[in-house]
Amino acid sequence: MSSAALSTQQNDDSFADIWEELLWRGLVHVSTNPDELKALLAGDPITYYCGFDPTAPSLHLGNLVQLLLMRRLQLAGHKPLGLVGGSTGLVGDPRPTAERTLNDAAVVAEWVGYLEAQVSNFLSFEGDNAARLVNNLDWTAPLSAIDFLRDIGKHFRVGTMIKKDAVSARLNSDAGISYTEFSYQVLQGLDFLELYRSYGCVLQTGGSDQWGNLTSGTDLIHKAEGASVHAIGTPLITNSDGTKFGKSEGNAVWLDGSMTSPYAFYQFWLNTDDADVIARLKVFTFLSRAQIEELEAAVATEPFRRAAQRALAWEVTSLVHGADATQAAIDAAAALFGDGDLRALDDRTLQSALRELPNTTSPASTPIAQLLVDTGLSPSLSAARRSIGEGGVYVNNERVDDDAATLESSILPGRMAVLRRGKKTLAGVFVE
RNA sequence: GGCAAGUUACCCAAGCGGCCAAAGGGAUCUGACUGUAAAUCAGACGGCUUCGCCUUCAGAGGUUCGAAUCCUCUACUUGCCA
Repeated sequence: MSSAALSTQQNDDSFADIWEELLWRGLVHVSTNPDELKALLAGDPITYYCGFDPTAPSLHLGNLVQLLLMRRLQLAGHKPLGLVGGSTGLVGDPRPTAERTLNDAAVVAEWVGYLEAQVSNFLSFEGDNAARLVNNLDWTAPLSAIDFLRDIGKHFRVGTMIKKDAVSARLNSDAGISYTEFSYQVLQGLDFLELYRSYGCVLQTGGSDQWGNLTSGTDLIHKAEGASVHAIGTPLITNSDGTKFGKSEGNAVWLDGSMTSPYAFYQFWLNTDDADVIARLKVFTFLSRAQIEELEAAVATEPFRRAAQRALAWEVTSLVHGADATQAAIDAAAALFGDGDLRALDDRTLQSALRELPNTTSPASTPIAQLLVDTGLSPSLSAARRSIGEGGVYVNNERVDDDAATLESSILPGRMAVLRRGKKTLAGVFVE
């Protein structure tokens, strides 16, 4: 995201205060005392933090919710601390189903760097309430096991620890839980304490699934410092049809453009359900209440125009990838989803459209089934043949009915071809 | 440390010597219908040089003409007892 984008963002001043806006956007699922929080956020600037664990080389859409919440709080005048979990990432927070596989320390360290860069993109590092990045490895690495157990561990009651949802879910499952993951909440609690001491940090935000870890910190600070600090848990974003939000073709939607292309990212948002699109606009964009209500009316009266989906896709994609990349993704889709005659497109338009898609360069004699695999449209040759058999594969908008077919007869001018599986999964082939 | 139960494909879960690439459900994918939506209906859903062949049922050995199914050991999980 460009700094130009940062400078145009603002909270909606039609709300009495930031707390009211957060409630309207549906960003508060649980929190410590709401009245106190409302007053705190309406008062003098406070310092708050949110942590991101390096469990992958990139953040994903779930993290984006947190990043935007951080940004909204910053726009309200408060000071953000973006924490990347160099140490917590080495331990892994307990997932409800099963134990995590530990990642190599060197890999985690590398991911820390990537995540720091991403977090930086969404916060302003200028002005009175400039953001700051911190890494919990800085204070946990020097800590000895004995000091940890004596100074920190003594504040934690095992009875409380095993009641946390994340832990009890695991204890009640047949997967059990290792001491490593069981300890995670202590580490996260320690982070909050450390940031409270170093920066006067009095608020932590995070997903509601992290609630146990958030309160671990507020409790620890209460015991160790006698101070009352706060936490906000955002709701888990769910799709109205019950499927998991944030998955495209079964894969996570990443913020890193090399892992999820801007084109795919835009398409993900464009395909949002009518039933979900308004809620997404509230959470993922800086559009005002008035603008969103207008789009809500448009969904009700002329849903086929998908004005809300287009606005959503534009806003979020340009937020993450910038306006130029977003426009390129839109142009590509316009060319490829257009009324059909790809031959009517000029070479340059088609070529730049294909570059937005997963693509490959192959000889004209390559079987189409193989091209489906090469472009990632199908996971295996068997699956590719199956798709062809199901009548779900098209080359240049014409259905392929022979699973041994090659491109030979259907190459577009400019030595290109558009490969499609199903209604909207596209890839490009450059013929060598 | 002892005893017991368990480890099946993306997830849950059947199977108890051949008819098992392995029931059923969910997720997913494709087609029809649409608005690149939802719902609904139909089909698919280990891999491949696809009327057949190959590799799977925690891992390694073994018994057998033949094993996901029986035996031994290992690892991991859960429960009970110490």
